[in-house]
Amino acid sequence: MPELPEVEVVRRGLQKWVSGRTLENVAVHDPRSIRRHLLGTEDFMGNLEGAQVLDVVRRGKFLWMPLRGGHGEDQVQQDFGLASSQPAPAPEYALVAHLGMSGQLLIESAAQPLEKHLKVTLSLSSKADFPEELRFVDQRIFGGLFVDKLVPTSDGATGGYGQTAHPLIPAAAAHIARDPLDENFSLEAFHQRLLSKKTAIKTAILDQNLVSGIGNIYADEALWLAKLHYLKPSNSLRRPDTKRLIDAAREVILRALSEGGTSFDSLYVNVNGSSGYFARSLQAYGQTGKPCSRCGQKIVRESFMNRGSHFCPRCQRLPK
DNA sequence: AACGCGACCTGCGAGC
DNA sequence: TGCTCGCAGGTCGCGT
Repeated sequence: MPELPEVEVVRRGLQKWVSGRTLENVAVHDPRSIRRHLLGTEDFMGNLEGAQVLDVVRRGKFLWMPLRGGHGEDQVQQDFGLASSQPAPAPEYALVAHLGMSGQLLIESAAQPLEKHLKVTLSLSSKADFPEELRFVDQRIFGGLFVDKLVPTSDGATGGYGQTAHPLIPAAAAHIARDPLDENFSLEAFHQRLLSKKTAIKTAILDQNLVSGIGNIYADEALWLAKLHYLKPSNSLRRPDTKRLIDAAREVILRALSEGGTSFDSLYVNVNGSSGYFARSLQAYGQTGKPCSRCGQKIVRESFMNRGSHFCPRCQRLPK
């Protein structure tokens, strides 16, 4: 999937195009894309139709749109046992999106031809010069959309990256840690968590419960930049190692963000459909056999956790 | 309790 | 040409 930079690029695009607009019609073309909405297609549509999108928020790789109005609010009031005569509560539910490996959220005119892997179409209230459809396209169907309750975050408001701070988070994303660039990310707490684990450092930085937003690409890139072997035990890192690693993750994420998100091929496009190009700056991921730009040694690929790990065998030594 | 692995999907390129 | 295999950026739930 899109990792943090790609998702953030999508978030910014969506925010511009959908904030304040109302979801008027929902069409689910493939129910597998809303399988995380346990109450089914009818309930999904009923929750969304007539609801207004208030904002677009991200935590790690999860995106959500807090909603107001629509049938979902009735549902939430019932769930909380509120009398219907009480004033409408603050938004307590949201449309949640996860892009999985291949998901895209596209803003398009209804006249545009249907994408091959179009899964959900959301029609938006009309607005001059704004396309009227939000389409969820997903080849591999690891991603999806669902409506979820918003709950208080365990560690304060979520925000950052110019986002408006939100005190609530979808229940399904409540376990996701802050990302390395979140102003409330705690390096010390992360370090202590590493020490309490007995696993490879790469497994740890891919664990969204410890630090969010990092996927296989940026894990390899951050480890390369920090000169750490992916198999180094997480509980063997000393504070300077942890700091170097998180600083490296920040650097690769920021660089990718400034370049509009990484994209290898047409699967990864931003909300307007244009590709990023950070792939050109990769130093380790996918660079098998090419010389390390620091030392000239050939980058090696090894299989780890059923996926590839790319590293420089000279710069990233594994002490025994 | 924590960890590691398979499952969930489609499509593409390499090799035979 | 067409088959199989391995591979692709993620997450979750199950088994140990």
